[in-house]
Amino acid sequence: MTSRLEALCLEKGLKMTGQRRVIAQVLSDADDHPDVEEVHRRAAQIDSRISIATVYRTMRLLEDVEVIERVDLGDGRARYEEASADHHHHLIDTRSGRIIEFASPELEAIKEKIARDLGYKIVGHRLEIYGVPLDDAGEGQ
Amino acid sequence: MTSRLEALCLEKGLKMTGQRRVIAQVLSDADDHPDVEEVHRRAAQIDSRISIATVYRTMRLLEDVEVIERVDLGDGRARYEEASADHHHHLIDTRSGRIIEFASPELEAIKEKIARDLGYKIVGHRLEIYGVPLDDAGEGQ
DNA sequence: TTTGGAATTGCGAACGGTTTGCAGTATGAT
DNA sequence: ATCATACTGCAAACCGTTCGCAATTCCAAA
Ligand SMILES: [Mn+2]
Ligand SMILES: [Mn+2]
Ligand SMILES: [Zn+2]
Ligand SMILES: [Zn+2]
Repeated sequence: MTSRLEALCLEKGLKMTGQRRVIAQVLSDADDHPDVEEVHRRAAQIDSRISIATVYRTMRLLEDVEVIERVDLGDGRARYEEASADHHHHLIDTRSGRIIEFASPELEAIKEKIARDLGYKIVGHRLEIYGVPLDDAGEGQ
Repeated sequence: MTSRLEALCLEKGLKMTGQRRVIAQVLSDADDHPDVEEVHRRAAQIDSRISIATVYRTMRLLEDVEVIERVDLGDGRARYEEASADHHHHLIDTRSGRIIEFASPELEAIKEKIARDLGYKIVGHRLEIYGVPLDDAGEGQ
């Protein structure tokens, strides 16, 4: 069975190797934002002969052809998610590490207006919110 | 003459050494967003006996006591600016590298609402816009 | 099918920004 | 002035990521 991402890779004309198939599989199955080491860990469970260097190279390749997107969540490493049609941002729960996705047309509109007013055309942007649950916001330290 | 930042450091009760005084001077004079190496370069012009390790340590210290703020502009290194009363974000001109500061109460309000609706209290956030000048947005490649 | 050349892989070494252990030095409270 | 403590410079270690190289794999053409 060829995974969703493997199909995408074929469309893009990428040479499909065993390790790329495994990585495509892992990324198709993921519903979170794994870093390279986590992708490698999951890939190694399917085929242990896969090296971290290949994962690094493949992630970069997939990013270049826009099959996946790099996400910077502020910890030192690069995280990834499947490139999706729906643009969104992330709220990071600093207590639990949970990542909540959100989209906001109003926010995007304001961002556009800010750039336009400054005489700029947007070519990219980044936004993350870090927060703690309202419920236990007063508790602990 | 004790620099603005040196005074702040004294208020915070920091032990003031020669190298800290120089770094405080450099940061007081800066009106941009220098990285550690740039701070070191400027500091070395005042006193060449200052080591990069000390600059790293001092930047971290000043950040901890909230005399300066770390800015992540997407290039690999940490950049810094004086901690100021007025919160703002950055628009990075990807053609020239120029950094334009802006603030937007509307944007902050929307951000607050998003977090609240998700059941979160904001403890931090990050936003940068990358853009190119409208004028020459169509030119070149 | 077999083949051949180009692309990909695994390994380990190198990278760039940052931190750290240590022995020596400076600071500022007494 | 003294002295404990905090700070410094240096070099080595760190961490995520990239890269050079020789060996392997892919796949298009024969
Ligand atoms: Mn996401
Ligand atoms: Mn700024
Ligand atoms: Zn957006
Ligand atoms: Zn803000």
